[in-house]
Amino acid sequence: MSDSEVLARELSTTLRRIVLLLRRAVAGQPVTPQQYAVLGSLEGGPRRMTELAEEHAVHLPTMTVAINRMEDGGLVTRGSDPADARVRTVELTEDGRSRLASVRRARISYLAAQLETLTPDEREELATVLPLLDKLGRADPPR
Amino acid sequence: MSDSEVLARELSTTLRRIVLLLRRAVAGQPVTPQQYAVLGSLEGGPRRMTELAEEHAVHLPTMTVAINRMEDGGLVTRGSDPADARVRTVELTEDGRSRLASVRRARISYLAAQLETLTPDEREELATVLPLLDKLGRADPPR
DNA sequence: ATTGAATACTTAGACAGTCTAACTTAGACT
DNA sequence: AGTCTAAGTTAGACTGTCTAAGTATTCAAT
Repeated sequence: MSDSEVLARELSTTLRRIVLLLRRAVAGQPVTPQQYAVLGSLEGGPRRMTELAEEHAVHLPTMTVAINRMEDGGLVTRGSDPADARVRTVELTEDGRSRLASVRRARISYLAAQLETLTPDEREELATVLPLLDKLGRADPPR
Repeated sequence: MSDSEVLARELSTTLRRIVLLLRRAVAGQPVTPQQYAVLGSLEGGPRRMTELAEEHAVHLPTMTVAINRMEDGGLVTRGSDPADARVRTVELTEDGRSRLASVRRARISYLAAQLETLTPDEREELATVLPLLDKLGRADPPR
């Protein structure tokens, strides 16, 4: 068994725990976890439906209904691409942006409280390794 | 701003990316992500409904219907606590155990492929810091 | 020993998230 | 023009989630 596999096994366990932790962090917030995730994708500017669906690993119709609901709720607006009449773009509204900010604040403060259970040294060590996790998440999906 | 908050901010971003990565890892598998998560909680033996609900940060009725469906699907069975007739326990069936194993294999092999994009040194570094993330996830929820 | 409150769980009803299948419209390519 | 492909949407089915309400059991305090 390769060292990647051994590590993957441990990583899988750890990530499971982290996912449960995050669920707690956003439980009871005024947007669902899925909405929070999509809003985050829109922070940098308008995105196409297809891009959003791929990024979140859902099929296009799923994203369509998700965006429909957020549009109804005033969190996003749809636009068009002047260069290609088939594509729809999605953009944050002011409401969407502030909603995103407030949920993010809650999430960050939850994580910060959680981080207080580590020692300063441990936090330091964690900080140095975050870019690695980032790289891992950013890598092109294999296969 | 405390160092925990600064770190929490970066951690939040990184974890967002990791969550999207994991969504890809289990997309198209024969159990839903939620079912996979619950099956994982049962690996060590029977658990009570209330425990499961708390661990997954959902309300009890949510867990009830989730378990109902998995029971219908033959993945788990319900039992009783001889010491307290109110509590129901939930246990993996053989089918449930093998289903869990197969999804886990898929997830781990996806992560392993992803880890191949790092250098051996980076993997080593990641390995040393995993226990920290584990501790973070295991800490008692603040507040 | 009885009763009243709390605990563990389930059911029901509403709505969000997800999928597949089918449709519409627009661009691309002879 | 005519066909193929790409981008989105709609519809229908099922899962995931919540709140509200109900049942059964245990516990506590007279």
